Amino acid sequence: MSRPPRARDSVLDAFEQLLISDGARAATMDATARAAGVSKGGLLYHFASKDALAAGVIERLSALVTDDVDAIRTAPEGPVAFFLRSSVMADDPLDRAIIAVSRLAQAGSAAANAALREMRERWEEALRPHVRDQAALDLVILVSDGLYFNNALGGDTATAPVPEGAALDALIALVEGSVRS
Amino acid sequence: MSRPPRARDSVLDAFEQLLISDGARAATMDATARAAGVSKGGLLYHFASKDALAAGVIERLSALVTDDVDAIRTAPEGPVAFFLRSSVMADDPLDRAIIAVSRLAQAGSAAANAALREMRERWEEALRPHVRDQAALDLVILVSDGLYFNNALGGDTATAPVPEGAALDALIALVEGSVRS
DNA sequence: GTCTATAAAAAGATAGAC
DNA sequence: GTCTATCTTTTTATAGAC
Repeated sequence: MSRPPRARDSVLDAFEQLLISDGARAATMDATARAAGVSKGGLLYHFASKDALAAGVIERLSALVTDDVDAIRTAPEGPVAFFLRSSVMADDPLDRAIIAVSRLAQAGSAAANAALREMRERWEEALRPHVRDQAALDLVILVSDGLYFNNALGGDTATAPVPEGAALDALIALVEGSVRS
Repeated sequence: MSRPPRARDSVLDAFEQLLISDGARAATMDATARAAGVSKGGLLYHFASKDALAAGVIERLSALVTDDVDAIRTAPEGPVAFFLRSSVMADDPLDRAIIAVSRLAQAGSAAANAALREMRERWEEALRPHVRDQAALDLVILVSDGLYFNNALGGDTATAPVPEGAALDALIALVEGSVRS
């Protein structure tokens, strides 16, 4: 809990980056060690197995979700607008963690799957007081999921099909008009 | 083009099923051959490499999307309602193909990624005449993506976070009220 | 068209030196 | 705390019999 070594964090960063840009298949322990600038043995000192490496990014996600839920509850522009806007990849630590853990989940990790479900539940709790009914809550969460989904695919491909700028503002206004309690 | 051998199709079915239920990591050529009830050599006669196997499911997806777009355009309940309703996994061939190709995309396949983007574009073309504006189109597509995303995760996990039955009807009504042109 | 046998590479993991 | 060397298992792919 105290102060994780610098090398440990850089290994975790490298693993996360590989998951994001090349997928779970390419995020091998060998590739992670190379990307982090350590040897395989050095990596294995910090993370004794591939599961431990996955647990590392999942744990990091959990902590970031805690901060995010606080930010949602106290957002000046309102929880719904803030939530949707922050669902568009800003390349911040939370977005990166979500996409990385999504890759693990789709590669078959039960722990990653559970973490994503828990994140979803915590979002629902934070948003529920601010929407009209369950259908409105479903709508907001599904639009957010859609935004993440499209960011999670793509990787580094050319045209991003996700609305940005004025288009995103229009989408948020449309959703807010439909869900406000 | 004429009449693909029966064994070829059963190999493709097995590969798709493995992708859906266990992820790209588990969908090895060995496991696929076993699940299809053929030997590794038998599989390799039909699909000379793992890329060829992936190309097979991608090609099948393309054909199914063509049918789906026709169904969307001519749906009696209206294109938007039909589109959203069919976004909830019904375990039909199209849903299965989408989820399988999504797994490949998230595992790093560029071809799978391109196929999903093309599918999206064809959906947008079919829906655009039936919604108010671009924000409305974005909303419909993102809700659909959200529904697929949640089905694509999960696999066989306990609680499905996707609205069903009356909750789905309420969601569709809410979206239709917001997007109708 | 389908099989067995096997090669070649890559992955996860261990042991022990420094 | 980090390295090199090595082992085991898994995965992809080839060769050739039937």
